[in-house]
Amino acid sequence: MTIGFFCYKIEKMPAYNFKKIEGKWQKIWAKNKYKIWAAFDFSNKPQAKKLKSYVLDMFPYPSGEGLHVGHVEGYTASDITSRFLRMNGYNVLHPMGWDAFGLPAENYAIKTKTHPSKVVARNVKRFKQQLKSLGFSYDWQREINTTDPDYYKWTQWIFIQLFKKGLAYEAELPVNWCVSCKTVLANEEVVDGACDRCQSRVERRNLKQWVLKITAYADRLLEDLDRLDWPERVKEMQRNWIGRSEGRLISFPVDNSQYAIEVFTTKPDTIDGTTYVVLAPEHPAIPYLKAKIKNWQEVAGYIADTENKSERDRIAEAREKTGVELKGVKAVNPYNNEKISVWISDYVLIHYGTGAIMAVPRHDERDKEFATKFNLPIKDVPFVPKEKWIGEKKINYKLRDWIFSRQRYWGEPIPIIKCVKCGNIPVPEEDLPIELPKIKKYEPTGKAESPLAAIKKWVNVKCPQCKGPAKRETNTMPQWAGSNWYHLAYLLGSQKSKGKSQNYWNKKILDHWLPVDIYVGGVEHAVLHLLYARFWHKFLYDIGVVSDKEPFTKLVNQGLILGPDGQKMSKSRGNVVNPDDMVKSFGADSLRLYEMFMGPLEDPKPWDPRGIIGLHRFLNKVWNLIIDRNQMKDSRQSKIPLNLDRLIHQTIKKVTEDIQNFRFNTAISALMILVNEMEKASQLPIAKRQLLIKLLSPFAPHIAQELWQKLGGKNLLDFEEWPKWDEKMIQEEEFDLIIQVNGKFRAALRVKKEISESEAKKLALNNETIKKWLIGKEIKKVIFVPNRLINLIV
RNA sequence: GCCGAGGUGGCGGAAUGGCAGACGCAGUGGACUCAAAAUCCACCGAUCGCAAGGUCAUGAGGGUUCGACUCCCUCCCUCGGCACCA
Repeated sequence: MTIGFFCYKIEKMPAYNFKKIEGKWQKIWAKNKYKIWAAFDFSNKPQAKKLKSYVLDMFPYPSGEGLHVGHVEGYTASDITSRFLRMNGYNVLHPMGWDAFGLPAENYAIKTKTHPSKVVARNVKRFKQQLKSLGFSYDWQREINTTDPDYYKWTQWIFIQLFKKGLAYEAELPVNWCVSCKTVLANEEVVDGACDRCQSRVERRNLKQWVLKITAYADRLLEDLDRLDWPERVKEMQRNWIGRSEGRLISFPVDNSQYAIEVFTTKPDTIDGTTYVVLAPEHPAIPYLKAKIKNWQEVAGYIADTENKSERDRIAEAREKTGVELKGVKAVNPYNNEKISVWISDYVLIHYGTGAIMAVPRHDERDKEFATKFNLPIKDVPFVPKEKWIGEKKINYKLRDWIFSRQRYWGEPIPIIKCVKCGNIPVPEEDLPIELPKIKKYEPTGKAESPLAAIKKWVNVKCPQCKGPAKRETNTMPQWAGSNWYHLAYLLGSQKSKGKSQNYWNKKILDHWLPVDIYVGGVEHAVLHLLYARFWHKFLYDIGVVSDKEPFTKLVNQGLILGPDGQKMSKSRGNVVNPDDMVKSFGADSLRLYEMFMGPLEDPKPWDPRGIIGLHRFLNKVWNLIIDRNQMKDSRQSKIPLNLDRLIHQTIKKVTEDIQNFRFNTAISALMILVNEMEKASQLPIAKRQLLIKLLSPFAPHIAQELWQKLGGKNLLDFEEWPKWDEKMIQEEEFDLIIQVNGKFRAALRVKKEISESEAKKLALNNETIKKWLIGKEIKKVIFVPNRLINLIV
């Protein structure tokens, strides 16, 4: 019974078959390895001589969960931009790849006893299929994968250059150790004293580590932020993270001793108010002064307590000040020769400044708190004038060097050979890449080495220098290593990456494409990836690989898509929206359109389960409007459409400018208005239908392409020209003159443009509504804004 | 505490000195249908009024202006970041 019924339904109002259409065009686009979206490198082909635009997405970590609606948001925005630029005659580079080293794949491998490379391959396949199902116009010929030995060969090569310049060094340091991941973490990976990835406890351990000297670039990383077209909050986060402050180093001699305690202060003018000195418990002066300290037991106890506290514990204890006086030790204030007491306290941090402070309770809240608790003097003395300031000028940074070793399996091996005689020797370039050996046990050892240490055959090598017995470094690089330079890899990947570096780093190609013109991604990378990548890029600039000081000219952050409950999407909350389900129910075009229509791109916004229906309806409307006008007319004849030609030109302008400014929500709304007006028109010439299709095509490429073909279009829309508007056509001959009395809207009149003040006034005074408002009143003043309003003040 | 972004209908949001609420969702009434779905038409901030129309309304209070969601000051709240950084 239902079948015949169903057929009738279809015949009467054919809904557009998105499943069939999307599959059809995805197949056509895939021809010749997605040749239609290939970017042209430097060549004699005319395509390569066009203006270039490098539109980059933050490449995904191919997790087991598959693509998230948040990915779809950013990737749709960059896809619209890329398609728009192609239609505007640009040679567009829009690539995609996989950031595939790291813990999730390894943890999964441990659990299921599958090699991480297999897990990665499977996830990549799924991600790729999902991205293709959304119609993103990537240049798939340039696909990269950070776990590919041909790729990480060059990650290792860059590390060796850093080592050769003294910017990669080994040091024993107190480091953040995640007890669950069993590895060292970078400072940037520790959030609120816990592991950013697994929220487990982070301990402090002293371990020998590879460290990258990012601090050598602190000033340049800070200064060059000013030239970037990035969201202000991201720049501000980087500025805070770098944390530059100018001050002075001042020495406080220890009374009756050769030793002096050096402090860093940003307020040298307060030195006269210094009433005591505080050292961090880890300060190197303490063992040196041990003989003088009368209460050593107490001091040693406090130091031990501090050592046992994790970062999180120290934060959890809030600001309750603790500390111990070093009895028997006095420091001399070099400004006024006063003898003052010396304390240790964990409110002074060993890794900032000199690990010691001059305490000025009169001008510093923390010092005041401490002084109040321990009954120390709070002197009230005048500021020292600038000409009397003492100490050496010094600039300090919060930024610390980047701890670069991880004690885990699934990462790039650090290409260093440790020789007892020669020390750390870099692997010779011709031996790169140092491939990760396949092993059976990936479990972290819990020690300062990775599981690779157990593979004797791999570890034991000859020293490249003295040919004596030596061992490989067994630590691997952190997740961020591969993503530090992937924006270059897309340019070079088509070159054969085997072979010598001078053949790989093709300057002509790098110079042609760099810098990245538009970079789209989440704000969560503000101080991790985006800082690290800038650091490496600047280093590559210094050694002559690239010609630009900054990698990413413009950065756009897409806002977080929240669950329908307004909360962050998470499996445990059960509020996750799966893009695959949306594609299945409404099609890729509807999903793309909805995510762009939800609100401003950069804003966080909740998912409305009904919202996507509206956009699906809109596409159906477009379909029916263009395919079959006759079925749409009848009941609407009475409506008088606006001047369609004018609206078309206005819409071209609006959509063009909105795409350029990443305001996709209002662009789509303008398209809806146009479609609503076109529906009212009694006829719609092919040319106008084609124009609508073109404007829609970057947003909803599948339906646009199908309709284009149905109207006889032979080309792919990618090779069509973006419509231009005519400024003259936009101008209206008439406008609504607003008539106000005392600044309040009272009436509006349709009048000719360029109407004069006196004419306008006459019209206003003759208006019946206005007359009522003027009864018994005298006009004191008239304000006339040409082509807009007239305001009568009574 | 400091820094940044915000606060507009039932909801997402538009408007950046000139008719507040575009566009969409939800809702109400109607057409079509045996019926439902789909589609189409009309309405859709609050309030007074039979109506014409009026009044109020963009977190709160003040100010500038002929005119303020928009600019300035004070305060409140929300979100994000940083946080014992000397």
